[in-house]
Amino acid sequence: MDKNKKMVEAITPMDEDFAQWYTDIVRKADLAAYAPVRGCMIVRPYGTAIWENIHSILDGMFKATGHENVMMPLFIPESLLQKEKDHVEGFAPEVAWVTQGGSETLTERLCVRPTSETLFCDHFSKVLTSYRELPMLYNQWCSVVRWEKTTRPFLRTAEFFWQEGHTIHETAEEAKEETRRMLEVYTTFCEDYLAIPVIRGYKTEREKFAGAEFTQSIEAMMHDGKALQSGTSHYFGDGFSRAFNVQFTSRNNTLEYPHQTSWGMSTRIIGAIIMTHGDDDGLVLPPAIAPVQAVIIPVAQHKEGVLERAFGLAEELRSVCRVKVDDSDHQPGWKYSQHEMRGVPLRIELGPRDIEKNQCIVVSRLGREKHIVPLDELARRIPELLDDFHKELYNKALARRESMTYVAADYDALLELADTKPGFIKSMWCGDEACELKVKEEAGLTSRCIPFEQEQLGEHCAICGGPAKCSIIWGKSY
RNA sequence: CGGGGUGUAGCGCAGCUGGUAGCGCGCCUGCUUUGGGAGCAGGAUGCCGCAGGUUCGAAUCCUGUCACUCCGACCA
Repeated sequence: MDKNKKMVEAITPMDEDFAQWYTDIVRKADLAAYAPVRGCMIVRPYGTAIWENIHSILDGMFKATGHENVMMPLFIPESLLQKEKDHVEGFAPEVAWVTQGGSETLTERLCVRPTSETLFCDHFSKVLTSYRELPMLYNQWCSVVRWEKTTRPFLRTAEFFWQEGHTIHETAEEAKEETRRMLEVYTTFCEDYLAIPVIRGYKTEREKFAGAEFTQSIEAMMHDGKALQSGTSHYFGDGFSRAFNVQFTSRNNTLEYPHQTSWGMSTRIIGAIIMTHGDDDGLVLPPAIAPVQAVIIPVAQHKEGVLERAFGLAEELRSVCRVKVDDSDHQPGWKYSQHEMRGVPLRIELGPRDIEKNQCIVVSRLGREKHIVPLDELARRIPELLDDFHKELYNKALARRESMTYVAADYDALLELADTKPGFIKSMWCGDEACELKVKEEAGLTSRCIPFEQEQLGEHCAICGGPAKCSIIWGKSY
């Protein structure tokens, strides 16, 4: 914009190179740094503060739905991992192994958990005896390791942080309800806290979790039209229970296998926040998880009384928002840019002229217009402004998703859209995996989900022309 | 795992027809500044990704290796 901006390295514009734009933000907003270990990331204080907010909101929602936190070990003995066939096959290619302890070679190698189903099952088999103990509703916050070949901060790393919920239930019905309940928790979290609209649905057989009977997911659309699976909830039936011999005595005094679920959301969601709300000036954070919701920028802070008034104001606002005074030794303009880069929703400018008039200037990260607000109204206005901010973010993201979602009536249309329009493509589908594979190979798209909210888009499968079974959403994914 | 690109100061880069390292920003000190990325003066910072080789001498040439990155295949 102005010539001074050239003097500082700018963020690569989104339209020019989306991947570069993304990594620029991760680095320039101080979210993460590269670790000395291949594919691993260091989550820096600002990124960690965002994750802590996510953690605390989600954890509250889990507890409100009756779940308890536990802490399982980092290692899984190979024999335990082997017990469920589909599960091993799904994860074997990307597990890290420990073969040595101290100077001694282990008699059985240990896998660094890629997910903890097997550990939970083994534990359930030891503690479960009666239907009276059901359901067991557990969750853990931890990191897991998947030896990925290519990685990107937050989106895909060899080690990532997440929560994994694992529950067992007396009946299949109850377990299925739990699967759906937790998907709803994720949906509420994404939409009401992160301002990210999501589509709920079932994964196809091809795309479901290794070992699951079915997988439900929420899918969000990023700025570039690609999909990001933002949370998953799996129903296992009694497959794992049988493999791990988890049993309980039922109401009828018979020995039964419980029905099981698992569900997870990871630090990848931070990538979703960046790619859903960010712009060419940097990060834009939804207020609910922003470490700083309003930053006070003192103007002419060297002058008598300015800083004192700024800190006093921060104290007054502490009960209505997360607020911080930036009294660093920079000029105001530098601070404006800096906090825009870091996605702080509201900026409050306070200078000698404002103090004289008992007012301040409030600027939103979204609009940038300067609004004069009397100081005694500020505590009332800020929650309203943050609320509006959230709504505006959500509406923008939803409008973008809708404008980038297309319907393909037949295969030619699907190929044409896949080739020319980034985004989601809706079509009818016969349910045959052959058609799904064909779309993948020829159009370069994978099925994102079979949405819960089914649409009647025609009578025939858009790929083979056979009788349609359901509507499905195709797209490129992260 | 295939195809491309890049590793030189905290960041972005130059130097690569071999002679022992430079620029901009940032950082430190001082003064002046402060309502959209301040100015002047002074200062610090490098195993030139790593390991071999060629050479009197390697950031530069050769070989290998590691990491990062982009595009595909796989996954949260």
